[in-house]
Amino acid sequence: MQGKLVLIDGHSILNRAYFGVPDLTNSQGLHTNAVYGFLNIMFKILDEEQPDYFAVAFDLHAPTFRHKMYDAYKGTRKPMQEELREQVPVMKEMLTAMGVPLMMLEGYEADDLLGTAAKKAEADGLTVSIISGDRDLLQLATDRTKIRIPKTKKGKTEIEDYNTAEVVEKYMVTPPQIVDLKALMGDASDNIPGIPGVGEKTAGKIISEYGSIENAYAHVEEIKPNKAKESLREHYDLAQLSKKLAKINTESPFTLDMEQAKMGNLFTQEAFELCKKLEFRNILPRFSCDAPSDSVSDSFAVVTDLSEAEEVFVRAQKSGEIGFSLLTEQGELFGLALAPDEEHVYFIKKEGFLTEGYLTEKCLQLLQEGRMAYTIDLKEQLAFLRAGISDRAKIADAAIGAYLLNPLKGQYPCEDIAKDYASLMIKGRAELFGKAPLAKVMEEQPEELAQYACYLAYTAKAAMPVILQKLRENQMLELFRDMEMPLVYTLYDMQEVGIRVNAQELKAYGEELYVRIVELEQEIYRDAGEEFNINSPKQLGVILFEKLKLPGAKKTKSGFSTAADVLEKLAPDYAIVAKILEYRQLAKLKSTYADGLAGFIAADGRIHGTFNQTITATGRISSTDPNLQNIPVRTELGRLLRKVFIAKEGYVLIDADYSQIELRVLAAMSGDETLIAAFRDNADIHRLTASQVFHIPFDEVTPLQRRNAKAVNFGIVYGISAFGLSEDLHISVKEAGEYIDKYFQTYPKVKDFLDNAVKEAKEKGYAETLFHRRRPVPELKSGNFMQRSFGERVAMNSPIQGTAADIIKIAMIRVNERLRAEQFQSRLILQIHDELLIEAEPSEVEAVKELLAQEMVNAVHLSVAMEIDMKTGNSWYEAH
DNA sequence: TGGGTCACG
DNA sequence: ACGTACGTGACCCAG
Repeated sequence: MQGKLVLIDGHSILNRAYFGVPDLTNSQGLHTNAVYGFLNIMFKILDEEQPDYFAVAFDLHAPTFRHKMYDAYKGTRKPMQEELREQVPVMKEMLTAMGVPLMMLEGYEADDLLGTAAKKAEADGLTVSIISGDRDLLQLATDRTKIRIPKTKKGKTEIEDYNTAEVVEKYMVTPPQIVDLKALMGDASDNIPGIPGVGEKTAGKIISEYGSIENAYAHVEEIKPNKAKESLREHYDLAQLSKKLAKINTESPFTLDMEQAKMGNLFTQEAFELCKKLEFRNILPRFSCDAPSDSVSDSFAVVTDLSEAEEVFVRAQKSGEIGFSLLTEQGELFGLALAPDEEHVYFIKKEGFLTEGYLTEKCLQLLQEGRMAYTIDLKEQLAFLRAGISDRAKIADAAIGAYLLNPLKGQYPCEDIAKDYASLMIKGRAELFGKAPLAKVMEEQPEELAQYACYLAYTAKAAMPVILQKLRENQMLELFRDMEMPLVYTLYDMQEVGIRVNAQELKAYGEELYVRIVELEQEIYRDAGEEFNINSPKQLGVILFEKLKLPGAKKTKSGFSTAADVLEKLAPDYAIVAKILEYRQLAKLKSTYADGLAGFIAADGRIHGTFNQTITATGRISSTDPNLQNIPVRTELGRLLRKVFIAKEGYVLIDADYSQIELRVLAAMSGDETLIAAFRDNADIHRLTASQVFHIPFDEVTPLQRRNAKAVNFGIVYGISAFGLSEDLHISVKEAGEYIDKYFQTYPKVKDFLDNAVKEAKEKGYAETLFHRRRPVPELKSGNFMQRSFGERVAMNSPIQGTAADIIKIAMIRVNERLRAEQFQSRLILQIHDELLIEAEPSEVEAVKELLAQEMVNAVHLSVAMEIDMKTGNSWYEAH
């Protein structure tokens, strides 16, 4: 027989992949990183070796599969991590689906099977490669059996190859002598005890000189150093036992069926399905047998003349459900992609008679005629459509739907939606065009761009029915239709209106900061005795804790912690630390806010940020470019910045915020009578909590007690832990635990509610809001205590934070719609989680306040009423 | 690009 | 024994 056999040590490579690849989970919460890493290593090897035969060995039982570094340090055995364990059967399923034989035999370890198969194959005339992370296998190396050990260096996988020569070169012993070597030095991860006091160096010296343990023992008097001599004498039996353990049995009764091991097509339909289920997007393109993209794109056509375009629109008009996408960037329209049905997809290029006006008018016509219309990223297209859309209910955004089905992904590009909901593998924009702006792509790759646009429309058309069905199954259709889709328009409107900023004042603010920053810089350098980069936590840590030897050093991964809570403890005693804290505060205000915001002021003197609807895990909105949801307020200096956020000429700002929305939601969702009554009576909730938890008359609560109670209330909402509370309040964990116990005694139904939230999330796999918004919590399945605890806190927090987010979404949609429908000049301009900011025409102020109160308070009717606070002013500073 | 830090709710 | 509060985004540094 001729040819090449490749064997993989399954558990070893899976283990290596597990620790080498960052944690991945699919949308069902199944951990997939080890399988993913294994496949990548496997493909790399197979590409390189092009073997004729291929098989993977597994131990039949792997109860103590473990992380070697950890064990070496701890000196204990630990059960295999749950996240890894659950991937073993998946890996086997994948290999089986690929037609790869699994080498397993009761009573033998994978090592033995590998050794046996390699020896036999070599005797039959094959060359052999064994892939493993385990250096024990080096004993199997020969001139025709190569041991290949993958190593991760700087994120890249490099493979070390060992035939006889390489083993001799690196270890100064022959492969069979590796057994003796291991027996002497021991191996914690394989439970080989070895000889105490003999390490790698000494063992190497002994074996290269005497050839074997037996011979070394025969010449034991000559062995140096003395320590090793004594130890070998004393532990000779241990050495023999170790040798037995280290020796791989190449005579096991295992035989590898070479017919089964013959390399075939790995990329079977079953393997494809499994990869899809595991969401291995990067691996899927290897399945060339399944290339629906080619057949789909056959139905794509580019349209550049008027009569053809008219025909397309006629065809679209006959369809009851179309996919569409206006290809646009930075206010410029490039064309319209239309998918009247899945067999006909067109990209109508903006060109000649096909003007922007024509395309948008035709598109609107289709949207107005009552058919369902599906797209991806509607908000991006609204610049051309907003004014003309009359029946919003017929338009659905697939990206928003995909977000609701799995809000953990963070991004919902067309290619992901195509893969997840239309079983279609396509290339994404980044892959096709990188970061090039569309205008440039249009010049250089017009055909590819047209095809990409067609995919947008096609994917929307093909995926949306699937998405809607899943939403229906999850009882999320109302959430989608009545909350998230209308919100698209609200957010677009807010972005469009923007907020006015006084550029001169902002500049002046920045300059004042600069003066003080320079002063502080000089003083800090003087105190430190040298100049350094204060902005570098690394350099700062060295100055403070090494040069100046300040106490209280805490370590982070990469050096000393210089976080504010550490520095604050030192500030009273060390002037330099106080100055650094002030410097930090000012530097932050200057770089992020004074300078940062200035760059976003548009020609109209306003900032038009972006509100993102598909980012957060809980259902909140996020704000970017710039982030207008984290404008300073907590310190006076920072708060002053809000003076530059002003209403347009002659207008005022109205700020309305929900009072204690999350605690009210908690009260309502838990049904706790005490808490509900407290809100009904409009009590000071933190003071009340303090009086009940600490058993003090309401009027005698001290400010400190109130502050502590407030922290407990926050903690409850965050998913309480005694440790977290103790950190926050600077008290002992024990004390914090007592506070929590007392809190739960006071509000027993809150405890029931939180316990139940965790229980339900564990059963269902997700946490849920009052409006059926879901957040998957895969961490609850983790075998890792820390991760699981995190999952529990998430399960407690998400329904509360998420329900509050739902409520304000309802309110802001209604406020925006009423302002516009009732012909107000006033406009909604910002949302900051529990707060709405309105730019109001002065004569409308009273009516708008009334409107705000109505819509915010009546957004939901729970057993606890929602209350709001409102204020009016010329700037955000005054209004809040 | 990831970590540290810090701004907000 | 483990080592944390929940949710975000921007800036800076270092490799």
